[in-house]
Amino acid sequence: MVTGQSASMEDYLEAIVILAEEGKPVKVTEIGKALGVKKPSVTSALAKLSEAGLVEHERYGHVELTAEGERIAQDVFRRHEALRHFLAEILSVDPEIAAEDACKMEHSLSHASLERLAKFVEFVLKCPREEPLCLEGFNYYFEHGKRDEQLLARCQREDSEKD
Amino acid sequence: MVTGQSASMEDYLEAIVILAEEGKPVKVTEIGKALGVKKPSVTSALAKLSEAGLVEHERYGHVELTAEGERIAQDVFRRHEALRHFLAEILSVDPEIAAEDACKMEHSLSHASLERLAKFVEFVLKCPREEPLCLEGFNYYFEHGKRDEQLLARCQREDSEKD
DNA sequence: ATTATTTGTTAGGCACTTCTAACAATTTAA
DNA sequence: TTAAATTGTTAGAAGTGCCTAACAAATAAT
Repeated sequence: MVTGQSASMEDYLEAIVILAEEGKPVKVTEIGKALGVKKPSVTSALAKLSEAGLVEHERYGHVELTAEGERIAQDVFRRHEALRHFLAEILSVDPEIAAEDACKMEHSLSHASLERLAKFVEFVLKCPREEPLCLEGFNYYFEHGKRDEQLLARCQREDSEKD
Repeated sequence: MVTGQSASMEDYLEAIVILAEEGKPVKVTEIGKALGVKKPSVTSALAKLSEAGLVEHERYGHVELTAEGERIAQDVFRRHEALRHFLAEILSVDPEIAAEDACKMEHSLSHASLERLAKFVEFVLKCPREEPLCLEGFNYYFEHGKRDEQLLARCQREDSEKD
């Protein structure tokens, strides 16, 4: 994994940071619920993360990320969001499926790819048109299996105007 | 995993289909080399895949995909290629890194996302310009952190021309 | 054809992550 | 404040997938 942690441990860190940000109590039961695992799994994961210096956790006590744990958690979350946005907003994948896919793929995205992807999403969505040109064309292409002739014509007209 | 097989088993199936397509002998040692695992790992994986009806493999003998195994292997390979092309050709991620990332993410891409992604790559790369407009703009954006003003002006001019 | 090399298998072990069952601590309510 | 409910932990087992070491089969070379 990119962060030096296993996919599983990255998931725990991410769940913790999300709960914290949502203002929900960061407790064993909540973490388990968030990840769909039972309590003993959480306890043992916390022991491991604690061992690795990524969370503070004393028996029956509070769960808190260390600075390093926070760093990794945010990193994972950033991957997750970049992928989710790309899938949901650019590819128009169903939001739930996009979130699920992102959740699994987030562990394997290298730093280099993440940077590029994040910028790409930003770029496409910040397009000054109401519906970005690229996406407009893509959606037509996906629906009809071919390009929008009118849009193509516009492109070509523009190209021929070039200097 | 999307195919009902674990990520690891998907990797074995993919390696087998790639070796076969490259005309290389599909042998335990080769599979191991392709995946960076030792021979006993391959033997036990083959036993499992054989059990699942995805490969034909008799002791000391040939390795061959069944129809179902082939189907899954091709499916995995398609995910791999879609991701790799997207990363390498659209995001301009270094080809080696793109291949590595694709190799890990390929196991988590849902059917819906794959279809969309494949079409997207096709769409962007089939753009009629030498360098597709979107990518041209994106590369500028990545380099300079802002949009290419000239290109933007062209877009806006075009928009105001609209009907 | 017999030996040497390569290739494949078996056996056994380890790390990881999850689970269930049983128990302990804490918190809430009567 | 004591009983009940909730929350967390420990112990122990199971599945997966990898490894090394030792051995067996197949192939190549003398």
